[in-house]
Amino acid sequence: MTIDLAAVDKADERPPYRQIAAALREAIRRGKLGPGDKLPSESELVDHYGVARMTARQAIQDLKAEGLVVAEHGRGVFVRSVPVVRRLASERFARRHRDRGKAAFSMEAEKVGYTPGVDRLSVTEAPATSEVAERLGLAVGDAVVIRDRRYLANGEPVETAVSYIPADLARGTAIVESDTGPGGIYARLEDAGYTLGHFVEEVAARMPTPDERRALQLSTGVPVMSVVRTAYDTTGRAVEVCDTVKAAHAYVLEYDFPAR
Amino acid sequence: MTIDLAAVDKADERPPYRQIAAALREAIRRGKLGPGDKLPSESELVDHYGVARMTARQAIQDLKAEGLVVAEHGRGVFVRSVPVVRRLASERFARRHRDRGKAAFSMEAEKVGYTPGVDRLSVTEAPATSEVAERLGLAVGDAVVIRDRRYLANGEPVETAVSYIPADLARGTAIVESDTGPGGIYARLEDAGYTLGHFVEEVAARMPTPDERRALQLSTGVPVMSVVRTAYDTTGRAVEVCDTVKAAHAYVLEYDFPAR
DNA sequence: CTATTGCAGTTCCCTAGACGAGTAGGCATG
DNA sequence: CATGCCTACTCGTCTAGGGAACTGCAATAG
Repeated sequence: MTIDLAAVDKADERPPYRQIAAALREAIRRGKLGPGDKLPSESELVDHYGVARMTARQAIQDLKAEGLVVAEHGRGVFVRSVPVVRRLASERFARRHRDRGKAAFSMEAEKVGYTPGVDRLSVTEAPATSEVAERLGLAVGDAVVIRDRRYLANGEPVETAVSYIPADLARGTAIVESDTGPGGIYARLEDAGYTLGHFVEEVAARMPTPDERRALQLSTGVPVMSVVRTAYDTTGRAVEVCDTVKAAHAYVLEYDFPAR
Repeated sequence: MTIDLAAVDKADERPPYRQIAAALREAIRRGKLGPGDKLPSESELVDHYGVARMTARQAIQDLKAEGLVVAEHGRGVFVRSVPVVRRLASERFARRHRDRGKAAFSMEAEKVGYTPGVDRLSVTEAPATSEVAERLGLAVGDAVVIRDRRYLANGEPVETAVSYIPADLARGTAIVESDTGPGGIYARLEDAGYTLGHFVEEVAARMPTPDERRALQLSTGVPVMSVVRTAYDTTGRAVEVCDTVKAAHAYVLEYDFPAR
């Protein structure tokens, strides 16, 4: 064990497992354990601190719950590396202007070592649920086109996105195709005569459901950001609702808005 | 035990603790266990499923990590009730216009049963750290005024906020006082001749540090939203950085921004 | 040289207890 | 009747292990 860890302090009122967790946390914070580094194994901790296995495990459990480390079965526990995808709200739609968007995007990509991608795309049509209907200004049960997809960064899933578009807007356009063409569905909506006016995003954070944890391959203790975006055309009609769930460790959202 | 829970299924490939967790999760989802209700105690689970106590505990641990339940020492484990505070970005600064702001605010408050408040206010002056200096366009070590405060909702802490203002802007104004007067520091900055131009907010989510968990009285498994807002005047000079940490379960942030 | 097998190391999952400490409620004593 | 004690029940923490599952690597068989 290269990092030096103090012994459990009897005088310390904190329980041993917290002291051990704090020592490891401190080692990470000070950079003695960098991203990707391997923590001491359970038995090393047992030997070093003279505690039971479950006690060492509980310390590691705490760090996992904080999202600071990731356990890999049969390999060890590793400090999480934090690749952050930083996205400015306005930039996220810059791709409508194809060339400019591509340039801005790849520049951003280079900066953070981000290689984008989509897998698991599905396009279906179904009746609107009450949540979607309310946001789109439809009646419950009205037909909507649903585009469900998963985004990857560096080969790892980081976001799921489900778009809902009123079926009468989407039918007969590339919106119902797998490949929506240059500029994506927003460009197709504008082609169809719906000039986009503004977006509303609702941002929340919470722990993932088991389903979400599976879909995003999240380990214990990683929260998700839920971003529900509603797009309105210039007449104020809601033309799309996009419900995204992002792995929190992979995103910093940026919003720029005027005073007053 | 009023809710019916199936026995552990040997054929199920999932480990018992996950099966138990799933059964409880399902009972909550179906409404058999509502907010505030008490879960079966550890020993009840032990008797019912025929597992060891640590196994039952781990199932509950999972639910705690998801933020679905809260354990109270000596009383039991309870389904969490989730009060949500919804804040529109533009509304959050409406208080600059005192009357209009108050009205909008209390209307909002009535809707969600939200009673605001601040405790633990401190105002100090210190050299800028590199993070703050970069955002404010200062040199590291330049003096900044630091306003550190904690916000309450319904008597419970839900947010900590630390504002950093370049000391040369703040000195001699009410910004260095406990009570900044009507309209808060933004109004004082405008009084001093810095007309606000726009804000940039960086939103991220993560699990809290132990310090943050203490400050916000968060139980296990509740993530936080970190919102760092930088305020710029009309000349593009950064006049304030506000670093907030919000209890995730208490907030949905809303942003409205134009297309293009 | 390749492919398989075996093994050591590691984590995961679980058992079967123990003591401590906080809570709630019944009960005896004053 | 009021107070305080006592007990039952709760979760928190800890001990001391064992077996299963997975990984990486080396040795072995083809």
